[in-house]
Amino acid sequence: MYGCGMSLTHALLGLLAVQPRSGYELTKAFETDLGRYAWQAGHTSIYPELGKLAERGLVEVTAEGARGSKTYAVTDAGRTELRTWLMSPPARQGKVRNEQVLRMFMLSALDPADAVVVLERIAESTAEQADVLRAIREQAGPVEPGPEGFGQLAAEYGLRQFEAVNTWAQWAIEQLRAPART
Amino acid sequence: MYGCGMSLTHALLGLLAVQPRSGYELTKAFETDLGRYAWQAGHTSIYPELGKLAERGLVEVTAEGARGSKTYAVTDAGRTELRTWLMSPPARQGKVRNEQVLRMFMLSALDPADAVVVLERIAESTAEQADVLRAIREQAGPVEPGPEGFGQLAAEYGLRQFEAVNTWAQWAIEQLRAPART
DNA sequence: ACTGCACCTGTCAGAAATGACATGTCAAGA
DNA sequence: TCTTGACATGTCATTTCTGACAGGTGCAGT
Repeated sequence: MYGCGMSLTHALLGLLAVQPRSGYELTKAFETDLGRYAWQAGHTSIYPELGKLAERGLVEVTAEGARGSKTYAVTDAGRTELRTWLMSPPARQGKVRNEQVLRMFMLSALDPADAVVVLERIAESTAEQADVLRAIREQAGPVEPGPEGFGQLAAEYGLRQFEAVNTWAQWAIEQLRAPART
Repeated sequence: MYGCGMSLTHALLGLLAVQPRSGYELTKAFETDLGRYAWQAGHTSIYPELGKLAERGLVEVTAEGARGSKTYAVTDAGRTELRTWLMSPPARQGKVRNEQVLRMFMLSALDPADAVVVLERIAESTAEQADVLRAIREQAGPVEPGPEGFGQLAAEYGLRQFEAVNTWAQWAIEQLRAPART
């Protein structure tokens, strides 16, 4: 029986399903949007996992390039496994771990004045990050079919996320500043 | 030198700062909102961590109740540590791991028809969850000062999160259904 | 009296993740 | 030529997390 921490497995399968890549390129992918919003992993997890995936026949090395690089591609079995995972019932709640969100939940341990300071910082930071994503969206234009279009879906997801947190933080600041009830 | 996985430490400190609790009650807290959106942990992590926290003098046992239960409270040192963490610079990006979001990012590995099915399921599920939180908000009334008010902040955060994902999913479905460009 | 169940605390082996370390290549610029 | 730095892959010890196991308590219903 295989372990249950299947998420890295499927993240790798998903990235390779879009396009064959080397371990190094996969590592880079985890350092951008994917690692930022969805799932983080370092090369020390990725290389061994690629090995296991290859053993299980879910991926294979399709090319060996310069500097010892190996390009992996997903096999039919891998594609099936990935589709099964994605299409399968929402199941029990997935694993969630987000330090930023944890900080927001822990705000209740501060007195309101301190909490407002933290919320202001959150509002400022999310506004900036939303601006960055909006700029990217303008450059990219309308959503295209194909892999790039899907990348835009993820970017839009991030943007809406930042906007939501931003307006929430502003709302929360107002609540904390409101005079106590009569 | 202490380890670096300090998030559970601070989650515990934060919960105890609001109100002294037993390990069992802390475990329950991780099974609701906190564990759902911010940080999950089981009792097998919590009990040993409470022991370490007590050793470091950040929490202490203030009462022992029925059935061997021990009520922990945060000490002054613990409160200082928590405040330092919350007020400290955003630092490098925190740890992020969210299986649901990973699924959304991996949508690009499906063909558009399958992706739409998954997105529809996401839209439906987030709409339901948002409804639940909206109902809770109606019952609770306006935000009160004090710990309960902070709980409402967290609930509002969850609600806005679900709403954002819901509208994003609907938008994404439209994008995928739109006829290819001329 | 008994039975079930929520309450309450823990340990431990195995799996997974992290950080430090180790190694080597290729290209561009000084 | 030499040096810097991105490219590229890997190991390993330590730490952390999870799931399975384990044991005891108080109460309510039958």
